[in-house]
Amino acid sequence: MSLKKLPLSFYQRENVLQIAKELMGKILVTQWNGITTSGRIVECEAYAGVIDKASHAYGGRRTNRNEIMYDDGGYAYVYLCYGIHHLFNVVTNIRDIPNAILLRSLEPLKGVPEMLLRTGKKKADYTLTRGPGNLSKALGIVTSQSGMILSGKQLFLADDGFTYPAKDIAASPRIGVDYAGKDALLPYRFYVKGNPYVSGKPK
DNA sequence: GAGTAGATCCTCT
DNA sequence: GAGGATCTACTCA
Repeated sequence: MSLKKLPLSFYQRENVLQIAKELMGKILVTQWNGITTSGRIVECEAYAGVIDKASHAYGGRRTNRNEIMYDDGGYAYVYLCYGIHHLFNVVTNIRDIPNAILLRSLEPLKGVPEMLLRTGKKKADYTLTRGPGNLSKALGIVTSQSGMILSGKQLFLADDGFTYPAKDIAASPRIGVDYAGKDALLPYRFYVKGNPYVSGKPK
């Protein structure tokens, strides 16, 4: 199967929910120091910028940390949460519209032994790339990679022609954003039904 | 098996 | 100086 990098025009569209849905089944690839790791996206969450309380850019908040969200779509936004976990986001939409998509879970494809090394796990189980913290760790993503363009050699999203049937894609409220009030209830999380790598409780 | 607390540090107020 | 887009382990049942 052949991998095709997603064009920047894929990210630079208005409807972040639509993009999030289309990301399902796509492949995230990192290549650091000649080592390739990749995985298929099976879970992600959309953050709808200034109108979304759960977003870092809610109400037009603009700081050094989230500056990249205000740039063109197609950049990586990585930040540290709880002092421990690196969270990987894809910036979408056009300049000055700070939308982003948090990748929550992958199904590992390439470089599993490398992921085991990075995460300190002995064997590949479902926790390897389940949840945003683990995902970033397994792929070697850290905050210094925030702001990287997603069409480069080291970090990009790709399409190998595989798609999940629409009936296998489900939407639900997002996870871990209870502080966001009623915005926490928005069905902005998308995942592949029945996939063991999806985080949270199975329904 | 379910529920809860602790880890741990950067960023913004 | 407080709190967070999380994960894990440990308690208790």
